[in-house]
Amino acid sequence: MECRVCGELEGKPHYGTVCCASCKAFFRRRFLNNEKKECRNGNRCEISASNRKNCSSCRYKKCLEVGLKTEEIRGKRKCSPLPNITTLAIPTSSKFIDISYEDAMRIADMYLNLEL
DNA sequence: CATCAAGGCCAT
DNA sequence: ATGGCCTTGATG
Ligand SMILES: [Zn+2]
Ligand SMILES: [Zn+2]
Repeated sequence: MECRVCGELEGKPHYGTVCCASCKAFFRRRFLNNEKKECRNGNRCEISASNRKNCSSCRYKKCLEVGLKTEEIRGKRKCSPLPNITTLAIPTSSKFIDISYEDAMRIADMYLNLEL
């Protein structure tokens, strides 16, 4: 699997997507200590394995675009992983299905946007 | 006990 | 600040 952020070959599952060890570390650091840097190219840098350290702003943006999830950052080693499965009760059918955490959040979002 | 993935460590 | 490798806690 290749890193979805920079294209590095040695990508593994991290924070809900596939990325390399360096992008994983970068994403975590950047989120935890809120290190910010401004892009000089109008936030339009293409990220590759060779230029990824040039613009950390665009790199972080790319991380979010390809789906690295900040909610998977625990901050401490002790914290439990998020369950990626949740049970959904289907109204009137008395049935239950298992859906992913992602889908659960989507559904919750749709629900909150309903006009009742 | 084996595997997965997050955090910690530390040389660069 | 970066990134490779190690340790750890959860899980089946
Ligand atoms: Zn990467
Ligand atoms: Zn940039």
